[in-house]
Amino acid sequence: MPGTRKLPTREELRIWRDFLETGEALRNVLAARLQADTGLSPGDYAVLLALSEAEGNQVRSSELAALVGWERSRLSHHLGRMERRGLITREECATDSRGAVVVQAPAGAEAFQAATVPHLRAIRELFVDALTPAQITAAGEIAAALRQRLRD
Amino acid sequence: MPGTRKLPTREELRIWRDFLETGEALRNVLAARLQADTGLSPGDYAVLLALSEAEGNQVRSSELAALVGWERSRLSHHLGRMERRGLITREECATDSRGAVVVQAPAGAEAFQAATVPHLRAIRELFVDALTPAQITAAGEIAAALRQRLRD
DNA sequence: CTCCAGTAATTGACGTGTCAACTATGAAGC
DNA sequence: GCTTCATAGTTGACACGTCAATTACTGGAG
Repeated sequence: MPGTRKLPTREELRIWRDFLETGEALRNVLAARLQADTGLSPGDYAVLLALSEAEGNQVRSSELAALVGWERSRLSHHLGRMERRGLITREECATDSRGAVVVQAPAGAEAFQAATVPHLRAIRELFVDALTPAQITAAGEIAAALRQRLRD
Repeated sequence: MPGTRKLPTREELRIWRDFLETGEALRNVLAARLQADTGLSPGDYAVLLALSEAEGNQVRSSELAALVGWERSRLSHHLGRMERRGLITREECATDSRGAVVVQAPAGAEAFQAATVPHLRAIRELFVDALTPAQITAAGEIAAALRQRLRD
């Protein structure tokens, strides 16, 4: 028949928008709390987390980009901002003169230490504790299904 | 006991990150398709959608901000960019000299028309069709639960 | 050794988003 | 009328992100 449905129904669209907007609101609240508690942005947190887990709290720039899942350009811009604020430093790489090694500065380590517990608590409060165990499982399965579809 | 868990488990944290990153990836793909198909950003689409649904395809600026759920400042910046590209125009308001009326320009109407079906198809393909009906329902309930928790 | 394709990282231009400050008008109370 | 406060909207400064171009070095083919 003409007009065979390839488009979402009104209800499906409502759920999509709800899903989208709720995710955005949640990210915004978590970001605001992190900022208020420690002055870090989610990007700062991701970088400092990766550095904290690394040997000697330092990583080659490209590797860091892979760890946080960013393009190198994005990382470079972000590191510039973090360096200005004294959260990290960039040093030359001994084994490859093109390369840069990103090092956690003392202020960065300190800020990360201060951030981690409140941030995890906030995730627990606003995500984990907001859902039933079944919903948490379902959220994981939904994410997996969506990610699977994106790989096409 | 000391250390009674207030923090998410490893598994809960994994699901949270998956949920977060998958949402981001999905938004990025939808935005890229919209851009490729019609040159519109998601913001452009939201504005043009609201205008399309309005009487005479025009809305007072503040009302538009409420419709799309943005701060007025954000809307103002975005309208400036859209105006430069000929998607909308801004005109004086007859009943309030402070006010501005945002009007859909011909190019805006055309771009929105061209965008809507492909965009809805993409939502169906990447969201609706990627999930089972039960998962769609669950996604709606998860969004509702998270939103409820945010209202505190 | 020399050339050159590939890699590491940065840069500049620009779109996007927030916050705080500002302009200008409306509206209420006196 | 006039002061005062609220409202409409814009602006500037800056954080964040993408893309394309650029710089500088590496490493292999000849």
